[in-house]
Amino acid sequence: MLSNLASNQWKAISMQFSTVAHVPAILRESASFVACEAGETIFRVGDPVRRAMLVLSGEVRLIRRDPNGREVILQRSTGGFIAEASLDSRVYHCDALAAQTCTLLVFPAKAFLAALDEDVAFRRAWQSLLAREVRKLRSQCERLSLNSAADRILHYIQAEGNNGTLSLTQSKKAWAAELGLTHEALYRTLRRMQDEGALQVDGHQWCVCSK
Amino acid sequence: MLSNLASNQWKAISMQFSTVAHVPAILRESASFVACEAGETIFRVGDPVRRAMLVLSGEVRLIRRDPNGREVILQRSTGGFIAEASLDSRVYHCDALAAQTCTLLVFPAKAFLAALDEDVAFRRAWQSLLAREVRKLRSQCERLSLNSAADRILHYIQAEGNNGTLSLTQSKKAWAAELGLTHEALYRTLRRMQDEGALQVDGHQWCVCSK
DNA sequence: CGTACTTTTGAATCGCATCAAATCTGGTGG
DNA sequence: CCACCAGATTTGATGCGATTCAAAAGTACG
Repeated sequence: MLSNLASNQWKAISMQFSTVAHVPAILRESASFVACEAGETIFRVGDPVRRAMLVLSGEVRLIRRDPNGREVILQRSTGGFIAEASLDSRVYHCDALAAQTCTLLVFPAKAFLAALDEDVAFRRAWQSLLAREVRKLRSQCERLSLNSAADRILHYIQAEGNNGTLSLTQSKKAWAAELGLTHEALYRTLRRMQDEGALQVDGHQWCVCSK
Repeated sequence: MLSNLASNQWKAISMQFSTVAHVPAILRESASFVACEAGETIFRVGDPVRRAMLVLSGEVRLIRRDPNGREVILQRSTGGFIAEASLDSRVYHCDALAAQTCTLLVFPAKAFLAALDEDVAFRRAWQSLLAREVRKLRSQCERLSLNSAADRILHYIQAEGNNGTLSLTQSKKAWAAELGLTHEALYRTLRRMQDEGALQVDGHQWCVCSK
C-alpha cells in the first residue's frame, strides 16, 4: 500500500476514469492503493463508511442476500467508483466482495466530501457520475421488467453495448445473474437466438441482427 | 401560472420537501407553478431539458415503451423532483405523463444548475437526493430479481413501508406494474397471502405477519 | 493430474402471462 | 337522482417459458 502516488500514475488513471481527472490536488495527497485477493470481503452491511473507493483492476461485486440465501448482485464493477451513493451514508447497506484479485484506489471519506465542497469541477464531475448511475439503474429496472429472456438479452446488448454489439467482459453465469435469469435459461436462449439468426457471435462479441 | 411565490407558500412546500428548504433565495425568484391535466404529456423522449420540476400534487409517471408497445414505469412520483438525473443531460430519455391532475413547481434548468454551484447547503441536499435515488433504484432492481410474486410483494412492503406496514397510495394495477407483475398475478397472490395469514389488510394498510 | 468452476444439455414441474369475462367503483351528464 | 361509461378489481381456464434438479462435458489453474 502506497500513501502517495506519482504524478505519472495519476495521469494514467485519469485517462481511464474521467472523474479522477477532476480530483483536486489536496485530495490526491491522501489517496492510496489497496490490494484485495479474490474472494476477500471489502466491506459488509453495517460497516461505517470511511473511504471512497475506485476499482482500478479486477472485479468487485456489491451484493445483498435475499431471505432464501440467494445472492443478488446490486452492482458489479470492473473499473470505477463503487458504492458512490453510500458516501453520504453513515454505514453500508450491502456487502462488497472482490470477485477477482483487485487493486483499489481509496480516499478518506472526510477528505473526499470536503473536496466536493471546495472544488467546483470535481463536484460537477461527481454529480454527473451519480446522474449516470441513476440512468443506468433505471435502464436495468426497465430490463428486469421484461418477462422474456430474449427481450432482456436484446435490451442488455442495446443498452450496454455499442451500436448493437456487446463485448462480454464477464462469464455467462455472471451475466445471467445480472439479467435476473438462471444460467441455464441464458444458455438455452442464447443458443436458440443464434439458431434463429437473431444474434451473431464472434468470440466475446455479441451482435444483434436486425432482420 | 404565477411567476413569483409568496413566502408562506415556500414555507409550506419546504415543510413537505426538505430539498426545497435549501433552495437559495435567488433561485426562488425564478420558480413558478405549472398545472397539468390528467393524461397530459409533460415532456417526451428527445425534448431538450429546460426546467427542473417538482411534483406538488397529483401524480406524474416517467415511462418508456418497450418494442412490443407495453409501457414500463421508470419512475412514479406523487411528490418531489422528477427526472433529477436528466438535469445534466441535454435531452430527456423518457416520457413524462400526468397520471392525474397535477401541480408542478418548476425552475429554469440554467438557474438551477447555477444555484448548485453557488450554494453549498443546496448542493449537499441535492447530492443526498441523488444518492437516495440510487439506493432506491438498487433496491428495486433487487426486488425485480426475485422471481416469485409473493417475494416481490414482501420485499416491497419491507422496503417502501414502515416497519412492515405499507400504506398503499396507488391502485393495485399501478402497483403491479411497479412490481413487474400483471395485475391478475398481484390480485391472486395478495388473496392467497391473506388466506394463508402472511398478510393482513386494513383499508389501504398492508401489514406483513411474521409468524 | 486433479480440483473447482463454467458451460451445456435433458426432463419435469410450477408459476406467471395471457385471454376472457363478470363485477364493482367513481365520476359524468341528462 | 339515476343512467351510463371508463377504469379498476376479481375470478376462471389454458399454455408457455423459466425454474429446478440432474448430470455430463469443457476449461482454467495450481
